[in-house]
Amino acid sequence: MAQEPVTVWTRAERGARGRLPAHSRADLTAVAVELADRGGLSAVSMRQVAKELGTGQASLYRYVSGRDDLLDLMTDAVAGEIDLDVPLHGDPVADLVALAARAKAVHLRHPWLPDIPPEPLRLGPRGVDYLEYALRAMASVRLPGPAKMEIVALMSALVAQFARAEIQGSRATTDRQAAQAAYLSQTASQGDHPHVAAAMAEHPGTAPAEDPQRLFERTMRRVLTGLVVDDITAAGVEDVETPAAHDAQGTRDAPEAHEADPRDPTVGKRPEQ
Amino acid sequence: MAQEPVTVWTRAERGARGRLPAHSRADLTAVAVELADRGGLSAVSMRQVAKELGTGQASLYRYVSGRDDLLDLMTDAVAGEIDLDVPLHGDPVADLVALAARAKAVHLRHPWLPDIPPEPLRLGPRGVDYLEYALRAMASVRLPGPAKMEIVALMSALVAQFARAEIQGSRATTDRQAAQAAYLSQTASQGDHPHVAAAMAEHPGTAPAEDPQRLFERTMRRVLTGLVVDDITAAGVEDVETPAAHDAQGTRDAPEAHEADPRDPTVGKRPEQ
DNA sequence: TATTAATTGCGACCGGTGTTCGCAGTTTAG
DNA sequence: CTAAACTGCGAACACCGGTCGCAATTAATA
Repeated sequence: MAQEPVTVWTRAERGARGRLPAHSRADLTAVAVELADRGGLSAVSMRQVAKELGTGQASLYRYVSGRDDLLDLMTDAVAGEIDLDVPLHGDPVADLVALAARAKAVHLRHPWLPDIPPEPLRLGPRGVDYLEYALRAMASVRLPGPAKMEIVALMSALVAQFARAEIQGSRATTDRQAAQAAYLSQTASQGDHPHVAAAMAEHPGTAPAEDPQRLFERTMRRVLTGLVVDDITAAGVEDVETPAAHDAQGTRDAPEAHEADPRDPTVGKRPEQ
Repeated sequence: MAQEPVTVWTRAERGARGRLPAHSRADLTAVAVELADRGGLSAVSMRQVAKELGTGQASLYRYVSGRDDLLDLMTDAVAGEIDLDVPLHGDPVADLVALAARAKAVHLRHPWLPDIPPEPLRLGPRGVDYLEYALRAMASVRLPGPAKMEIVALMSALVAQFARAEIQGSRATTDRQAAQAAYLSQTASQGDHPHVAAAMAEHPGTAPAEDPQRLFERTMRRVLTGLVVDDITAAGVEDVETPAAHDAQGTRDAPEAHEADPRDPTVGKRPEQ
């Protein structure tokens, strides 16, 4: 009995027979995003949305199969805020970094984004557009499709990570946060964790705080540069030997060789979240 | 008015006066982890834990200030499952990659880990041990402490990402998942997203599936190599091989400083064996 | 030893959540 | 004009996390 579609994206917004709806999915979405922006994701409850919309909560289920659908809609809506009309420069890394920067801006505007339960594959129309753009940026890269997908996923994960750090840095510290930090420093001062103690002591009182934007772009560029290089050209040798344990800086880049076996397992991506 | 500590870690497990407790935090934690392993994080409710423990749900609040505490305990317990007795090899990148691999194993064993609400700084005793180990691995790296912390955080994020992808690949696809994939392929076939279509078409039916472990380690090594190289040396000795299309412009900067964001290094378990 | 204070176990409850059901009212198709 | 399809929604269900107050128990104190 041809059960109806599972995702919002394939389910028709409304039937053609009955009385015309008083609202639309876009309305729900707008209200939900607004609520989330104001009071966090937990403020987005069916009752609240209904109240804000001036309707009964049961009515919402005429537009949406459940709260999950609402989250899908919200996610895709904010994904649509990323400007995809920026022309590509031609350098995959640079283009992706720029894209990531714009994505991060959206994260900063909607801090609840990382709080959305990480369903595998939450991809609406705008999300697909985003994915298309990212893949287009990598058009010149010689990598199997799934590998590119995975790069996009990793990129998104990093964007979320950076956004979180930035938000946390700007927002006032909560009690819990302070308590956690206190516990950490106390533990460090116990003597059993010299490296942690050193790393924390190294932090001068006032934070010189390099421009977050620069830091972000630099890190992003490095990571992406490491990922985007295709395997054929990056052929090298496995590192075998062991350098001295405390050489000045023991980090040498040892590009590892690996058969350029294309295709990889399933790709868990969630480009925009 | 000296209100009692905010985190579980500084709050005493029990008073010294009253009747002796029937259970312990370790009991709660074990039960909670078990429940989560079996039915996901949503299965960990106060009532369920209480029932599983054969006690009233209100009793739990004698051991724990709320559900958040329970999540803290679970996270740290699982972090304690990672083996930190593995001797360091001396090469920061290699050591971190190995650590990440062990962390990923724990993620695979406890798929609910990424579902835990991303509080800033969820770090218990075992988490601190983990952090210490990671910093020790980077002892020879000349980077400011906060930068190293950030590297650890990024590493954890990537581990989570990879673990998620791997889990999704192995686990049976849910209805929602299938529907999502169907929507994606349908959208791609519409013609408006040629790159998405190409990337998907490239994926042959049966997946040769490169060994996930190798893929993980390779990617991890690349990313970490890009991050761990300190700026001083990186300015002079650019990447030996920068083949693909991208200007290998050296990102040189002054010593950087930035607020740290050590996120949870949630990982690792080895119950038996 | 007797007293007192601290602590535990927990039934009952509160306000909140997502979701379902059934029905009255409305619109369109045939 | 009838009938089918659809919308709005009050009421209810089954959960959830968390609090309160009290009896029972234990340990420190006098």
